[in-house]
Amino acid sequence: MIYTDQLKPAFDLSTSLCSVAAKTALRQSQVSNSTPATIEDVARIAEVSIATVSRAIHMPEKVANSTRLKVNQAIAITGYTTNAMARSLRLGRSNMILVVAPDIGDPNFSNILVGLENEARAHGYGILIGHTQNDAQRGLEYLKFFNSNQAAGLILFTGILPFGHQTMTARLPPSVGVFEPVFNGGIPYVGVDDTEGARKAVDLLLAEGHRKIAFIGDSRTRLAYTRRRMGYDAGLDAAGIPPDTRIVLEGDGTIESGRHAVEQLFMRDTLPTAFMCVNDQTAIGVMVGLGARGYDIPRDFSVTGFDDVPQAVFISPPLTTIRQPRTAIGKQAMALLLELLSDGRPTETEILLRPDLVVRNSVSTPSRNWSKR
Amino acid sequence: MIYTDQLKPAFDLSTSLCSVAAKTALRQSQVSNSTPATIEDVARIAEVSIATVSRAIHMPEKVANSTRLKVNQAIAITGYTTNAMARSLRLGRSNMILVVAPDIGDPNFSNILVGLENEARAHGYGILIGHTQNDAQRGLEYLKFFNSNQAAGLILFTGILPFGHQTMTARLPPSVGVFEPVFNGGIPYVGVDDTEGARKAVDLLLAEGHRKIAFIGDSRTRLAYTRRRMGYDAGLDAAGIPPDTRIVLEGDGTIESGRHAVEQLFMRDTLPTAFMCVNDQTAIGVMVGLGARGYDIPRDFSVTGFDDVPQAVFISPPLTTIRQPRTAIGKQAMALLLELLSDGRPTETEILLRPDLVVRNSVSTPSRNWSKR
DNA sequence: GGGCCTTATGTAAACCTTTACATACATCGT
DNA sequence: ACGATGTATGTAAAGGTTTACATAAGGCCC
Repeated sequence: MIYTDQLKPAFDLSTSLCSVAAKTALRQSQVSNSTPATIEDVARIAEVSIATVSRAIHMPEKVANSTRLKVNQAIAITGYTTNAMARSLRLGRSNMILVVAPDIGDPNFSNILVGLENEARAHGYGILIGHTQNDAQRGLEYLKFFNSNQAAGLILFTGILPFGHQTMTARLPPSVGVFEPVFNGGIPYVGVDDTEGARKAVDLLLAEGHRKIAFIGDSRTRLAYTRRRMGYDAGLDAAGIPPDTRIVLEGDGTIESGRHAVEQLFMRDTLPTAFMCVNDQTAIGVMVGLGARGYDIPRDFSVTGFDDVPQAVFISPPLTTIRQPRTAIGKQAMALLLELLSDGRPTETEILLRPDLVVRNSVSTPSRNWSKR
Repeated sequence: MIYTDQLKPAFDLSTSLCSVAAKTALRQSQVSNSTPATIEDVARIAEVSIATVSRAIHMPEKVANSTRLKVNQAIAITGYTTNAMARSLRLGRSNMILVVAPDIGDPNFSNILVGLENEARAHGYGILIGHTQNDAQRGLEYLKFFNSNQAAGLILFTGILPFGHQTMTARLPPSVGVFEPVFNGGIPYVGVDDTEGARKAVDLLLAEGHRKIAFIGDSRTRLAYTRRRMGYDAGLDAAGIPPDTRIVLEGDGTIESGRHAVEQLFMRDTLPTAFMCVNDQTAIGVMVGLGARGYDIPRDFSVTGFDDVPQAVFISPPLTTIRQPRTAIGKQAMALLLELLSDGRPTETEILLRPDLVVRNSVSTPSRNWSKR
C-alpha cells in the first residue's frame, strides 16, 4: 500500500540505461516541471507504456527485471508519486481511515491517536479525524466520507453509531470500536478487560485490609461500567464479604458526582474505609469531597480510580488507579481494522487488553478510627 | 465547498414534478441501489444532463429555477453526494487539510485540534493528521499528500519544516504555523503574544510585592522563549528593578530542568522570593524542587508558569499561569489557512492572540523571612 | 421578419489511474 | 517444424467529476 518510496532526488544520468530519446524526454519534462509528474511522464522516460509502469509499481513480479529497473530510474528522475485521488477513484477505495470521537479535546484521546496513526502509516494508510460532540447530525456528515471513498474504514470512539441507526445499517463501512462495543452490534472492538482491572483494584484494597469498600459507579449504561462493577462484586465475593448495597452508589462519571457520592455516604450511617471509583474523574471528586471535610488521604480513607488519566499523577495524593494501555489499544484497533479491510471478515469480535494496576499514593491500610466500626 | 446537504430521505413522489419517465428511471435506480448514486443517476431522474446537475449544485444562479427544483428533488431521492475523489481529481485540489505535529500525544495538542476541526468543517474541509516525532524522514512522507492533492493545505505545529528545507521550498503547499513561526520564513503563523503574557505574570508578582524574581528560561532557541524573557525584562525595567543575572537561569523546559534550577539557586548566595517560569513544566519542576526542600508554596515562595497545561489545575497548589487560548488559536490558524487557499496571498504574516492570566494558588506576598534579605 | 444579444442547456474532453483483454514473442515437447 | 503454453508488454475502457465550447431558444430592435 505504500506507493513509492523512491524520493532520492540525485540521479546520475551518465550511468543510466536510458537511451538518448529518454534523455530528451527528461529534458522536456524538466522544463514543464511546475506540475507533479504523472505516470505518463514516467512511461515516456522509461520508454514503456503506462500499464507497465503501473505494474512495475504494484505487481513488480509481473515485469521483466530490466524493465523494472528502467521504470524505477524514471521514477527516481521524475520524483513521481502515485496520485492517490486517481487511484482511489479507479479502485473505488481509499487509503484513509476516519477516526470519529465524541470529543477530540479529551486528553485520553491523544494517546490512542498515537497508536492509531503509527499503525496506520506503517501500512500506508493515513488518518482523518472528526468529532461529533454527541450530535447525531454532525455524525451524519461524516458519512459522506464513505459514499465517495474518501475513507475506507472507520474507527469509532463512541459506544453508539454517530449516525442514526436505520439510515445506514445496510452499507456500513468496515468499522472497529475503541474502548467499548458499538451499540448496534456486529462491530468488533478493542478495549481493556474492565472486569479484570476492577478486580485488581478491589484486590489491592482487600490486601491492604479494607473490608468496607464503597463502589462509586456510573449509571449510564455502558458495558465498561457494568464490567467494572462485576469485578468489584467478584472481588468481594472471593474474599467472602457479603455485598452491602448501602455503600454502592451510582453517579455519572464526573468529578461532581464523586463529590456528591461522598456527601451521600456521610449522611448515611455506614461509612466505608475505601472508595473504589468507576473512573478517575469520580475518584478525583471523591478526594475533593473528602478533603473538603478535612480528611486526609490515604490516612483516613483509601481511594482508587480507573483509566489513569494524565492528571492522576499530579493530583495530591497521586492516585492509585488502573491504567488503560492507550497506545496499545490504538495500535490493536487499527491493526484489526486493516485486517478487516483486507480479509473482509472480522477474525475477532472483541479484543481485550490487560490493564495494569498502577500504585501511587491514595491507598493505605484502613485507619484505626474507621476500622473500629 | 459544502457539496450537498440534501440528505432528507423522505420524498413524496405524488407531489413531484417528475414525469413518468423519471419515475421509471427512479425505479431502475432503486433496484441497483447497492452502489452510491452518481451524478448520472441524478441527471437521469431529473431529466437533464450531468452538466446541468453539476451547475445546479455549484453555480445555482446559472440554472433556471424550475430545473434547479427538479435537480434538487432528484438529489433528495437518490441521496446523492458528490464523489470527492472524482472532484479532487478533476479540480486538482482537495478538501482536506493536513495537520502535522511533532507529537500528537501531547495534551496541548487536542485542544488546538478542536478549534482546527470545527473551523475546517464549517467550510467543508476535513482534517488529516500526522506526527513526525521530530524525524525528518517521517515528515518527508507526508509530502506525498500534496503531490497527489490528497491535501490542499498544511498546518504546522513544529517550528521547523518537517521535511528537508531544500527539497521542497519551491513547491510548498499553502501553510500556516501554530504557536511559533516556521523557521524557513514566508509562512504566516498564529500564536499568542508571549511578551504580553510574560509581562502579565511578572506584573502580578511585582504587584504582590516581590522584588527578587527569578526567571527560569529555556535555552533552546525558540522565539516564544525569547519573547517571554523579553516580557520579564520589560516588567522589571518598568518597575525600576535592575536586572540581576544571578537569578536568571536557562533550562530546557522540562520538569527536571525546573528542579535543577532550584538546586542551582540554593547553592548561590541570592535566593529569589518568586520563580517566574518559561512554561508550566518548568514551574512544576520548581515546585517539586522546593517541596523536596520542605518549603511551602505559596507561603515561602511564589511560582508562575506559562501555557496552562491541563495538569496545572491539579497540581498542589494549583498553578497560577498564563493561559494559551488553544481552541481559539486553532480556529484562527485554520481560518487563516482557508483564506490563503482562496486568496492565494497571506493577509497577515503573524496573528498574536491575547493570553490571559489565570490566578490560582501558587502566588502570594513574599514571606517575611525572605523579604528581610 | 431578420439579425443580434442573452440565457439555459447539452456535448465531450480532461483529470490520472488500474486492469481486462489483445498481441507479440520465446520456449518447449513432439 | 509446428502447435501449445507461458511470459512480457501494449491498448483502451472505465471510474465520477467539472467546464470550455457549442447549440438552441427566446426576446428585442430596427
